[in-house]
Amino acid sequence: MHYECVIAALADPTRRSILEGLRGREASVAEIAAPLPVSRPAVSQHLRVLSDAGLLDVRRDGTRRLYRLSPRGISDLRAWLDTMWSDALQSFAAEAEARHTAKTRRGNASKTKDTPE
Amino acid sequence: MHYECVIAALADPTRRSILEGLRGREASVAEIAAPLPVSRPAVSQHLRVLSDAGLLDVRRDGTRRLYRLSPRGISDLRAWLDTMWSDALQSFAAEAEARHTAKTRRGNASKTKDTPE
DNA sequence: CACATCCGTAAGTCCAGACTTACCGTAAGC
DNA sequence: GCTTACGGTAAGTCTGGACTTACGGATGTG
Repeated sequence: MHYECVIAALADPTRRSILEGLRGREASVAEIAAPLPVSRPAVSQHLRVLSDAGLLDVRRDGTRRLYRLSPRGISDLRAWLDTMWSDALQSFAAEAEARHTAKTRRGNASKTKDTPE
Repeated sequence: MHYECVIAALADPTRRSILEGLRGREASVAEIAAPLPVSRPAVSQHLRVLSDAGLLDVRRDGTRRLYRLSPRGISDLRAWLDTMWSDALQSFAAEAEARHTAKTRRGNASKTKDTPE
């Protein structure tokens, strides 16, 4: 649930391959493992990590387990990214605007108090 | 530059602490390393990884190096997240809307062919 | 010039975690 | 019932990478 778990889950290439293989469709463990270069137990362990991170949902169908992408985990990560980089993106935009303003030769239009520092 | 590098860079807790310490201000290596529980060379190595991922910009000031957050690396990651989870989020929204429609007791308003499967 | 400060790099250690094989529980088919 | 597919778990191996200390290059100061 915490964004740290989401990032850790997304950090592994095999787990990202699993996610790519689940775009738009659900699949059983055997179907997920088939195209991957690792054993099925390894896939089971990855599916555990991804589920714990809120990136996958499971559904039972007889003896099979059908996995699908879940939107739960992503919102946490996206929220962290937004708060973390809002300053950098704002200052970046401010600089771009400043460059543009400087190019148009306008004087200073009062202080915008963007960065009170 | 690739989003894989960005995720790998964000996966380490010490590197996330470095990023948190750089919110809204730039700092030298010694200033960044001071509150952290690891040695300064370790911080230098982390700064390398973060810079390679496009998450930091460097500026030289005499013998010091001033690091600051950079918006470059984040856009790649965000683009991947958006494409990866657009389906899941859309189907999630579609389900929510379907539930809402069902609750309003409206009959079927023709087939919306959302999921042609 | 000598000396101190700042910081990147080299080399080596050590551990989390991504793998493997082996095993067991469960559900369906005969 | 027995047997077979499916898949989660246990236990052990091994490698990437996060650390350390030691060193050297670059810049500023007396």
